[in-house]
Amino acid sequence: MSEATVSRVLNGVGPVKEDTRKRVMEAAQQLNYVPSALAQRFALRKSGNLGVILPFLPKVNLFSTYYFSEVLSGIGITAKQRGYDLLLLFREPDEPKDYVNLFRTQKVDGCIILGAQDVPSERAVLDELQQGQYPFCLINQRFDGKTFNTVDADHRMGSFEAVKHLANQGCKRILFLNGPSVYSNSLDRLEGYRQGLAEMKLPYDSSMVLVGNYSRKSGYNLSEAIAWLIKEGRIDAVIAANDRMAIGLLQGLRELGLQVGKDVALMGCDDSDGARLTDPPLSSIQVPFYEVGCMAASNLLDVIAESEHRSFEIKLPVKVVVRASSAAENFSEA
Amino acid sequence: MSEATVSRVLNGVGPVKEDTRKRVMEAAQQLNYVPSALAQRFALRKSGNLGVILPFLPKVNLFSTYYFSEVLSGIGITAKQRGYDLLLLFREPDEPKDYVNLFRTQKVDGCIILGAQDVPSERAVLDELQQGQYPFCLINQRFDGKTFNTVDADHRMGSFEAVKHLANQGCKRILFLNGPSVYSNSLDRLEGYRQGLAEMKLPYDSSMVLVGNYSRKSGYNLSEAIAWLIKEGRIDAVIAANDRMAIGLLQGLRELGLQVGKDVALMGCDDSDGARLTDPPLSSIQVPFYEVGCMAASNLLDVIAESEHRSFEIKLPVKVVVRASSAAENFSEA
DNA sequence: TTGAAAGCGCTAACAC
DNA sequence: GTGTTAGCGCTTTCAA
Repeated sequence: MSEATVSRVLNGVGPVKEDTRKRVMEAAQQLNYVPSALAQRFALRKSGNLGVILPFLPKVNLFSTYYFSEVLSGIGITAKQRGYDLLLLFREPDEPKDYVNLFRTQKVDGCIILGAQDVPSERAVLDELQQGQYPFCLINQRFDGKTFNTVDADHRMGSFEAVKHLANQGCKRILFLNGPSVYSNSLDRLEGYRQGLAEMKLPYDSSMVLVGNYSRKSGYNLSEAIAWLIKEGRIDAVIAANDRMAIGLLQGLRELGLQVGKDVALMGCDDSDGARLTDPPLSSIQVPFYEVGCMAASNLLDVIAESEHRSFEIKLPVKVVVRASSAAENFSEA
Repeated sequence: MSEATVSRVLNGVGPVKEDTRKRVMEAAQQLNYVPSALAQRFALRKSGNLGVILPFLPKVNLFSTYYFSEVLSGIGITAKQRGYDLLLLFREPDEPKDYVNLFRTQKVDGCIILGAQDVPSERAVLDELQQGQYPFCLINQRFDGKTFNTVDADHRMGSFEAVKHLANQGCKRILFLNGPSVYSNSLDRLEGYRQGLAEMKLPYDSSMVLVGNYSRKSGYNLSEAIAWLIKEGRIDAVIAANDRMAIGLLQGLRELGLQVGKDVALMGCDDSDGARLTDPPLSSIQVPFYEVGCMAASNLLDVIAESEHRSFEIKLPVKVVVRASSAAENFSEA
C-alpha cells in the first residue's frame, strides 16, 4: 500500500475504495500511527496556527484579566472547532512590534490583535500587514480612516443607554470618567454619553468629563475631586468608562464618607467579575466578550479559508445591567 | 554562495569566514529574507512549541481568571526568552484528554498542564505521558505516589500561617472552608490548617471543616450555616481555601446581618484581585503565581534542552496578607 | 572554510 | 482507484 493512499485515506480526500480505506485505518490503529502535523503543515505551507497578540501588561493590569480570559476562550474554542491551533504571543515593552514577520516566518496563518492603540507606530505596522495581504483582525479597536478587520462592541450605544437609565432614575447631572483616547472605545463611549445627554435634555459642559487610565488607582485618585463635586451638588451621577475605575472611585468615595447608590449613582462598563463584588454591587454595561472572540476567530478563519479579500467590521450589542449602585429606590434624589 | 553557508550564518553555527558572514547578512537584509520557522522546525523535527493545557472552564468560572493570567504570563515570557512559542490548548468537557497525541503529532515539544485533577482518568493519561518520556509539568497539583514534574506553592504552610495569624488576633475557634479533594491544594491546605491548630493549641473537630467547590456561589450558599455557627458562638473565624469562596461567604454573611472583620474574622487564599475589592478588604494568602509559571516553563525547557530524565518538584513560598477582614482592632473578640 | 547532496514526513500532480 | 515521483525549505553530514 502506497504512501499516497494512506494520505488520501487519513485526509478523506480523493477517491478511495471502501475496502482499502478500512485496511488503512486498521493498520494505522495497529501501528498506533498518527501523522506529523509538523510535516503536514510544512508540505502544505500552512502553519495551522492562529496567532493572538496580547498587549504588554505591566504589574498593575490596566486591562482586566476578565476581558482577556473571555475573549481568549471565544477565540480558542472557535479556532479549535475549525482545526486551528492558538499561538499566544506576548508583547514586551521595548521590542518592536514586527507583526509581519510572524507571517513571513510562517508561524501563523492569521492573527488577532488585542489591546491595540491608535498611535502612529501601531498604525504603521497594521498598514504594513494590510499591504502584505496578511489576514488579521483587531478586537475592540477601530482606526479612523482605515478599513481593518474589526470586531467591536457597540460602546457608543452602551453609554447612550447608561445615560438614559440614569436619567430615568432621576439623575440630572452626570459626570463621565473616560479612559485614554488612544483607545477607540473611549471615544465611542464619550460620543454615546453626549448623545445620551442630548436625548434626555440634560446639561453638558466640558468640566463634566474627567479622564483616567482605566486602572483602579486612577479612579481612586479622582475620588477627592469627584466627592467635592457631589457635595457641592454639581453632579449626582457618574459613569466610568470601565469597571476598574468605577470600583476605585467607589472605594475612594466611601473613604470620604459618601455612599454610592445613595449620595451618587455610579455605573461602570464591561460588567466584569468585580462589579458583583463591590458594596453596593456596581451597575455596568455588559459586553459579550466571549462572543467577540468567537466572531473575530470565525470571520478571520473564513477570510483565510476563502483567501478572498473581503473585509469585515462587526459591532456587537451591549446591555445595561442595573445593580444597587444606580437603583432609584436607593438614592436621595429619586 | 550555497544554501548551507547561509544556514550556518543565520544560525551562527560552524566555522564561517567573517567576510562571508557579512555578505550573507547584507544579502538577507536586501532581499528581506527571513527563514521559514515551519521548514526549520520540520528539518529539526522539533515543533518549537510549548503547549499549555487549560482545564475546561464552564460559564461560571471555578478557577479565577486571575490565577490563569498570572501563570500564563509567567510561562509566556519565559518561553519567549528561550525561543519557544506558546501553544494554548483548551480542553472541552466531553473530549478525551489525549495529551500524548500532542507530542506524537509533533505539535509541542513539552507541555504544562493547568488545573489537573487527581482522578483515575487523569492519572492514566499522565502515566502514559511519563512512560512515553514526553516532557511535561503540572502546575499546582501533585499526585501522591507519582513523581511527575510539578511546580506548586506551599499551600500547607499558607494555611498554617493563616491559623497562627488568626490565633494571634485572638481567635479561638477557626472554621475551615475547603475545596474538593481532587485538588492536592485542598489536602495541603487542610493539613496546614490542622497543624496550625495543633501548634496554637486550638480545638479541632471534624464539624469545623466544610467543603465548597471553589466557586463564589458555594461560599455564598454556606453562609447561612456559617452565620448560625457564629451567632451560637461556636466559631469566631473562617479560613476559606480560596478568595472566591471567601468573597461569596462575605456577601452572604453581610446579607444575614453579620459584619465580617467584627463579628467574625475571615481569610481567603490566593490574594486575587477580588480580595482588594470587598468591604472590608479580605485578608488572604499571597501565592506567587507569576513565578510559578516562570519556574514551570524554565525547568521544563531545561529538561527538554538537556533531554535528560531529571525530574523536579518545586514548592514556592507563600505569604499572609493581612487586611481588615481579619485585623484584631476591628473585631469584638480581641 | 565552503559546497554538494541527502533527507526530514508529508501532499499532490500525474501516470497507470 | 491506486502507485510513482517530485517537491515543500530547511539542516547536516561528508567531501573538497
